[in-house]
Amino acid sequence: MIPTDLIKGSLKTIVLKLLKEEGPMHGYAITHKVEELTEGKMKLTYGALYPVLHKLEKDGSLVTASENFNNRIRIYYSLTPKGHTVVAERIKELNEFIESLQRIVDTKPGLSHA
Amino acid sequence: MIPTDLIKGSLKTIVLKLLKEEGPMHGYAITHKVEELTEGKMKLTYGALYPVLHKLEKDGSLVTASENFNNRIRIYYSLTPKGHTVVAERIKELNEFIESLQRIVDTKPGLSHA
DNA sequence: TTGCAATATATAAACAACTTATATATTAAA
DNA sequence: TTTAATATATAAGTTGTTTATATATTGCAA
Repeated sequence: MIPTDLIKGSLKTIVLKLLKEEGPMHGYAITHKVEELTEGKMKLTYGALYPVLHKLEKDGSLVTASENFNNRIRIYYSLTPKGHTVVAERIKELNEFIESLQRIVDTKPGLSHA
Repeated sequence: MIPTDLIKGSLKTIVLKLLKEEGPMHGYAITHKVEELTEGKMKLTYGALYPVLHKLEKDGSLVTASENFNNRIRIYYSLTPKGHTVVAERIKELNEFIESLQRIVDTKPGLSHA
């Protein structure tokens, strides 16, 4: 299992990226999708997820649409045009981040001064 | 430039990994090594770095050795046996994290229900 | 010789973010 | 009937980071 503190900074980007590829999703589905994609290695907590969703809504990256499903309220979040712009930028940053992490992790002793 | 909030969770692992490969380093050198390895994409702030170093020292993963260089004090941090155990575990987690991020970022529309 | 950039470490106040616990409510299965 | 799964949400407490600040030396340029 990936410790939650590693996920911290990437949560926002992960949420935006999923909404981009999957279309409108509700919070519960987002956590399940992440578990599915990562084979259970990454799990989001609701205490972290909902504040992020609300924040993205507030800043205009997401809009919500409530739906009634089996007497349960589902709140679907989807990207706004602004959200599409933001997600493109964020993914670019995340790719740079992944690349940088790999360089650091792949460093082997001696090679740096070879 | 990679925004600092992405780096947050990985800072501790990055520091441990560098010390593992490079041997004893002082804080200033750590920030420069990270910049070098990532071609300036990732920059550590001292306000974040020093608290992490002190914390790792406190929990027994690092020890310090002061040295006088050109009348400037340099505090070299190096891994303890415990630190070596910790870094191995952390790198494993970081690799899982990188892999998971890539799966999420590489997801393309339609493929998930193809 | 004055001032700026680079070297080198460190702390504190303010802010942001996450964890944990908690609350609510429905449906299906055991 | 009670447990698990579905579904969203907030608040208190904790942790961690940013920003600003302090200190001090060396080397270079004006």
